[in-house]
Amino acid sequence: MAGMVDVAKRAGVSIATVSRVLNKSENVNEGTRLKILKAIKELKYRPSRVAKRLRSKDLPSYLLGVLIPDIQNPFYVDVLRGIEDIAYRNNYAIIMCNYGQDDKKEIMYLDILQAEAIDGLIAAPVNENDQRLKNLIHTGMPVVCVDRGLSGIDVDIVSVNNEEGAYNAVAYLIKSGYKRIAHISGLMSIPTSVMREKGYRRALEDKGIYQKDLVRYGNSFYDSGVKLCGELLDLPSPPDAIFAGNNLLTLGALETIHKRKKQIPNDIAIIGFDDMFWSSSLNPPLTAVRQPAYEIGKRAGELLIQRINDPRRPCIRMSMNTELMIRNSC
Amino acid sequence: MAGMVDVAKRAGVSIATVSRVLNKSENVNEGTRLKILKAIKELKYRPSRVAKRLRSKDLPSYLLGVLIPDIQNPFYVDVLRGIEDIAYRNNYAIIMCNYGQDDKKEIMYLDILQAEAIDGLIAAPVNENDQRLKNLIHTGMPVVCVDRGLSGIDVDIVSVNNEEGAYNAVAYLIKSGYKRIAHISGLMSIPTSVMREKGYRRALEDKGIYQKDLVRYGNSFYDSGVKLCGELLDLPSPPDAIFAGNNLLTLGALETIHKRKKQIPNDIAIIGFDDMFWSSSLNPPLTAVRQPAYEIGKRAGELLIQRINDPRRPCIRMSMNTELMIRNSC
DNA sequence: CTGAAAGCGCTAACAG
DNA sequence: CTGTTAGCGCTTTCAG
Repeated sequence: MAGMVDVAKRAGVSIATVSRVLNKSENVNEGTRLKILKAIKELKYRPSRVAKRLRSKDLPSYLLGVLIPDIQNPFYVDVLRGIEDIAYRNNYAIIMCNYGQDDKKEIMYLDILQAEAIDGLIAAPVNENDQRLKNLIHTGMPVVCVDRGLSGIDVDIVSVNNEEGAYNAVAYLIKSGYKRIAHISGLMSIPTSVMREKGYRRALEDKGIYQKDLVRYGNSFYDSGVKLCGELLDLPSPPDAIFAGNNLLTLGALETIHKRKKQIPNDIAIIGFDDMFWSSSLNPPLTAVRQPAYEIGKRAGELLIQRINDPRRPCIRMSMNTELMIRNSC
Repeated sequence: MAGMVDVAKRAGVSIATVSRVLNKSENVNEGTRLKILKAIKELKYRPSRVAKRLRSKDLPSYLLGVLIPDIQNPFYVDVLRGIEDIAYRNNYAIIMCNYGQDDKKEIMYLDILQAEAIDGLIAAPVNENDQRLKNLIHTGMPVVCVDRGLSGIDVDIVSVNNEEGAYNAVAYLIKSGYKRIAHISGLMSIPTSVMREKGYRRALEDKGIYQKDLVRYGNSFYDSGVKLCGELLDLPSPPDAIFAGNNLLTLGALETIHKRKKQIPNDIAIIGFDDMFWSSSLNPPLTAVRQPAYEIGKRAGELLIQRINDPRRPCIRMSMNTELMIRNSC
């Protein structure tokens, strides 16, 4: 790879001048600029971001970290798309860290991100007390949280009104005449899970029909949905509707329902938290609480870039609304 | 951020010695090593990968690029997961480049990857003649292609036997008694699309029942599936089965089928290329050609790391088999 | 076993 | 308008 010296030599100037045209400084004679540009072309020269970054720590690295728990979850891929769009528009590249709730992995990734001197990080912490993330923030690293916050620390957050979304979903179920409404919940150590369960419970309690044996707790993955839905269906008097805590759980529950040849919504109704772009491809099309995942990613990206440019801007907590996508599963 | 000098100062040694313990060199007195380790702890020192990389170009950067066309396609997220797993095990982080068939984006990403001095790249080129990618390879950058190759250039490839997978799927449809088997194809500029269409056609021609008005071409996205499936259903004598060219097309087709209240498989059967972990959640559960996407990613990751460590190893073309996942949609 | 010193490729004063 | 030069944080001879 040709370096700046090669270009300078070829153009018959000093490296400083080369640097100047590269950085679009005004004070360069048009003739020399052209010569240099020509040399750059001929040598296929590309400036090394590594050297640049080393030299000036105040200059951006144009590298962003994204720390997400599960890239297999369509919600996160939409968030990621939103982030990526904004990143691209601002010339940032993304280091993707899919840490799958694995501590060692998170440690390694956080380490790398720091060592790479990224400009900022977007993170979806699985738990509010993630000390490593907090440390990173104390370090001065620009961070914005997505989906969930971090307790006891001021940080930009873009999330969704989980409780209200859940409440509305369950209220809709009630209004539609369902009486025994079950809930398949994700891990209760995850803030969103507890908010959703809270909304679910409040809707039911408002009508005085909450029954705690109708809620099942698992992790946040597909298998959990399969299994917990099975348990619910096996009950002496099974539920007539299910509110699933996230899209993986919904999908898992659907597998079980279809396997047992239950008709939706006649035998069992279902409503999911998290919409997917192919929810209409399900049979029947799924009624779901839509989180504006792509938008969340976009906003988070914007917030992060703002913060990078102005580290002292006060923290913003952004809460977006969910939307009940009414289709035919209940 | 504390630097090596700070550590050296604190431990009362020179930076050279600090570097030695960091790089696990043998020749360090146990006492000094301990002192240094202690200083590192106390100062929370983290070596800068940037400086390291700048210094020695022969040392790995532990950064891999992944260039994929569409992260919204579940196939690619599985590939990505496979890559990520291998990367993680080998201490590599990933710069994710989702270029969505956008030329400008590809240019920018390729630029960044080079400028970041990544160790290697895994790419799924949308077309076989991607000159930029070829140039990158000529540059000496370790690259492995996934899903599709690059014409006229020797490069590691891990792909799938698309033609055979398609053939088997259609043969299965024929064996099941379907007579008018349609095909919704992705962009014909993408090599995989042409291979799949070829398999489809061959299976039909083998039985002498190929009808070219039953194949519809679009791009490779959801909307295309929705639309083309609609066209097919509108035919004076519509097909009795559909073979969809990828999972987005399948999902799109399903939306249309459900919207029109057609029963699967009685009114119309469907078989998709690409399985998804939630194919069983569909109603009826979808019969699909499974590509071992995660495995593909893994193998690609392994191949890349091999190549990084031994740039002169001869190129390997790996073709993996598809598997027909028979469920209830046909 | 340890230290001094020379860069890696680039930016940013500082001179001219 | 342009060149000289001092580092950024680290690895790596080369001497001790």
